[in-house]
Amino acid sequence: MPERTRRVTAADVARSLGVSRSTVGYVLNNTPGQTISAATRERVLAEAARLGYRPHRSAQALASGRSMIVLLLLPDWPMEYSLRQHLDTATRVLDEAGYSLVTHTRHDSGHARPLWELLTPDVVIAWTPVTAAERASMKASGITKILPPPRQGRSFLASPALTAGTHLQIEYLHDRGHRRIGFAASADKRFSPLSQGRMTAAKQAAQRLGLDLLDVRSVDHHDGSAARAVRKWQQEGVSAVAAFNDDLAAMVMAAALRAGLAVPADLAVIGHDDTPLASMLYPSLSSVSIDNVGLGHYFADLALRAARDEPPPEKGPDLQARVVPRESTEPPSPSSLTDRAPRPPA
Amino acid sequence: MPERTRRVTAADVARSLGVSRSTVGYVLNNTPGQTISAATRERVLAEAARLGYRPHRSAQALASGRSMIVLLLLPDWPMEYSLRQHLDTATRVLDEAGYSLVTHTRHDSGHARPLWELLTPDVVIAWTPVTAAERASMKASGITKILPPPRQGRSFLASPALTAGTHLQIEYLHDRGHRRIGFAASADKRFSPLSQGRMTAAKQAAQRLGLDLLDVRSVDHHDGSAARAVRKWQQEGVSAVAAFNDDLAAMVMAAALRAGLAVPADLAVIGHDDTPLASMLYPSLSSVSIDNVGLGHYFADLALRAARDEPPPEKGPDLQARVVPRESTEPPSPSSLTDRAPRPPA
DNA sequence: TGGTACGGCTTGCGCGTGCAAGCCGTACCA
DNA sequence: TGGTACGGCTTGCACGCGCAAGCCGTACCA
Repeated sequence: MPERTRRVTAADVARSLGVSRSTVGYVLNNTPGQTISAATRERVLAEAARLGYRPHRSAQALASGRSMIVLLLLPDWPMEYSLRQHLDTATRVLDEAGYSLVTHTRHDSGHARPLWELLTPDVVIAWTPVTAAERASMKASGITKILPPPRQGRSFLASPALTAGTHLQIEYLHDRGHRRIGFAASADKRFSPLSQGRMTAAKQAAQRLGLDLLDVRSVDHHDGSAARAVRKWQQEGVSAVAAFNDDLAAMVMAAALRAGLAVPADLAVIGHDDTPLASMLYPSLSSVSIDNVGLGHYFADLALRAARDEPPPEKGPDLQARVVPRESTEPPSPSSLTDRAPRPPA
Repeated sequence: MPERTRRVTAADVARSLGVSRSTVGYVLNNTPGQTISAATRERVLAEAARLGYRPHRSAQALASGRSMIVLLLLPDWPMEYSLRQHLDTATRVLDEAGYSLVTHTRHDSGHARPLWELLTPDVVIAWTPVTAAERASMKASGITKILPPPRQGRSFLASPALTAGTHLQIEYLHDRGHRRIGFAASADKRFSPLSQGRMTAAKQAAQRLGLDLLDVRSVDHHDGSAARAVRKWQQEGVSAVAAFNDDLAAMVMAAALRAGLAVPADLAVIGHDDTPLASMLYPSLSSVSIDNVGLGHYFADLALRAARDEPPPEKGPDLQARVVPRESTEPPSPSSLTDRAPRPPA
């Protein structure tokens, strides 16, 4: 193996300039309380740039005790679209504050070496609840800032911001004249915390509007659950279905079409998250667009406050959600081709 | 701020046992060439476990010069499903070898501090081509193992393994009697390397089978490109369309249905990647399932060889791909309801 | 002119670990 | 009985950096 080119260290910069290594450090870190002449500062910065100096993060982390890493533990679910949207924002915000966001998807098999041991992040944010064992492991690795805190709210999934959209779904369907509304929950266990939360929100919304009891059915794409759910809904006079997310909405819609129902004439369907999928379907899928940018800012803020030992924000994020109406809930307009949609046999 | 509980170090274990710190290190690392008595070994292991000792990775990385981290740079595209499938495998394989796989999605805005500076990974694997500037930045951070190598193949996206499925698409459609076949390429710039590769593969496959020239059209879901493409295909007598991926296939199918065509009777459609979406649609979408486990093993192998300074494997991965036929290409069977699909107005 | 304040730097320690080198006692051999 | 080999450990340095403490010269004031 060829002698790999040693990386440039602060000592190299110092030596090349004839100053001490500390001076270099003070300049590059802009250390408060240290006075460095403008001339020296200039020379150090120029020489560091010229040599291509990059601080060694492991050494920094070791010496300072802070890694400037925020570790985000993601659930093992395919909520990719919405997640990525707000992760982009959160990454950017944290980056501007000098922190790096590293995401990690936990898979059931379980890491031999959990990533938090490896990275020694300053803050861990967990989307899904952290088990006691995991929490202990983090503590042993010196991680004290773990969000959400143990007691106060089991997970972010219970956050009102993530269920606000569900209220909108129900209200929207109600506004459009639907009185018997079904809800398609997820049969996927990985979704259950969030799915449960949204289902509860849907029930509350229905109650508030004086609607008939929501007919909740679990839908999965492995078995015929969507077909069964549609049949049930049809029997019970349900005219519109709100789904946990766009994927489930797509399954419901496909099952309805396959059963010979017209969408939205016989069954209106609305999804959640406004993923790209929604506009790819025929009929195109109405959905609820959530404020991913706001959510990203919220998470970044949460992490930064924790990192700086500041108290967490009093209240959850104040997010805007809105209904994006499309063909799956709108009645056919003259210019639309919805009237050519499949019809049940007489 | 309360005095945060100091983490347990190897020195703590050594002190508690009355042995030297090196002994602890030798035992825990199983250092070859060092002989430690079974009794001492036992005591060290027991005490380390009792105290909950976790090695400080930053210190290890600093001292050893190896971080045991493999950084995977992902493209900024929504190829989530297939990616996640093989990332799970790659993560597991690397983990068993003692390496941790950290994934990072590059976004255009560009990190202020690139993650490779932060993590000092031993190996960087880039799905998308690495720019010269990025390569320089990595070198400056002491990263010498960057995959793929600069010259030899611009990126993995050109790998035959990633285009094999496209050949299957065309062959399958040919087998089903289609002679004029269209190809739906991605208009999304982020996809272009892969999309180009698959398009080329489709052309080759068509040529090999003696088919009429493939009619390639770019499809996007922001404009009416799918509708236009379908109209063109219809005019040119195209009876089947192979798509770059399942998303594009869904858009094509939706546009066809919206135009009053029957799928597959008037236009057959086949996607690529066999994402969950395929089975959510109506008609359900035929697709090509690729060997994500094999791909994961391949990438893990690639990374491990690089980490160990071994030569890269001679040839690319040998992956199995297969067509998953569904309603969008299969003629309606008696038991199916496809005959109720929308028809063009006389 | 002597003392003080302070700007501008240097010296030096510590972070927790890997690893080379050395040290000591015992067993073995000549 | 003296020398050697070696198992089983310890000592000590290095990794690159942050940061506390100290040092030196100049400017300022009494």
